[in-house]
Amino acid sequence: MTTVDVNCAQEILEVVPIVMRAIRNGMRQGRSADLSVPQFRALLFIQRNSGASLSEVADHLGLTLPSTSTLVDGLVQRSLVTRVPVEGNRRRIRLALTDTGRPLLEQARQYAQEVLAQRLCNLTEDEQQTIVLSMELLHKLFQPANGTNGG
Amino acid sequence: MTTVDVNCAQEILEVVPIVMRAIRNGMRQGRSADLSVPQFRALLFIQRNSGASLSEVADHLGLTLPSTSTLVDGLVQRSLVTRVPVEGNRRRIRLALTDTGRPLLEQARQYAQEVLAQRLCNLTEDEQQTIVLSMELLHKLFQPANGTNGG
DNA sequence: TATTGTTATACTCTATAACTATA
DNA sequence: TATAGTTATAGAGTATAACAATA
Repeated sequence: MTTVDVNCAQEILEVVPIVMRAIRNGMRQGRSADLSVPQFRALLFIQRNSGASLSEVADHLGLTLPSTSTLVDGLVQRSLVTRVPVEGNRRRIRLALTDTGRPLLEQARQYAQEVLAQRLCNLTEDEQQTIVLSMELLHKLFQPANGTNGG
Repeated sequence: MTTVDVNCAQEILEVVPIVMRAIRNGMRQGRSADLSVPQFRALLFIQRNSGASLSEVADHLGLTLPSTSTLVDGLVQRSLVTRVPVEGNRRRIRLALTDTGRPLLEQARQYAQEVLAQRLCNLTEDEQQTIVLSMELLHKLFQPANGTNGG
């Protein structure tokens, strides 16, 4: 653990919450979509992994099963997601986006991207590349099921 | 708004919540300190700006006044912060860390930094420098009172 | 009246513990 | 008994609306 680590850690601790808040605020104001960040991430995962189980979603989000169950329940009640038991193994469920959920997610994602891109366009391409590279590094380091994570 | 912006925005949208969760989990397990991220950030701001008003804290956190009031109230009840009306302008309050709050904050910060640094030590110095630079860029772009923020 | 802060209310996030149902 | 998921309960985060107090 060098002084570089510590400096880098300090920066992350300072900046990541600020960016996170901007994302959250943008998402809440995403006209008509109005998703929380965990809801958004859950929908995104279900879109990419149609038929996913609750446990898989929980793993991806880094949340406990009960938390995820409640979260998904909200999405089901808003008719954005279907939750059906698997034939042959009725303990498992299969999650999928509805025809309401799909376009709503797409809209939320576009809006969130715009909000971020509006800030990012003040940077040069090189600077943006630096950020992209950083995000890739951080992704590898922090993605769930990579190191200590499961609550 | 170029394709670079959008790509960069996508990366941020994907990765920042993951890093945020790692920070949150680390902080919750920060033995004895047990602070939420907003609590931590509030304490940090009050430490650096002793005597700050509630509005100043709210601005810094990017929260509404009621949210901040509730947040600070929790810190006061835990005896981490003092909240005294200003002589001569009794609408304003002055916030400061207590002798309990100061060391607790220091401990929480050290712990959080260690948790992050443990991951970061898997990177080269160059990679860490890339992250530091990115964080500085993002800080400028997203810090409150810099663009659309006030919830 | 405008400003600073608090209280009331309501929802989401998130956890642990206890439970149900299925394998 | 072990596994997948739900329900019960609880505290924090957060907002808007309504309020209180002071300038």
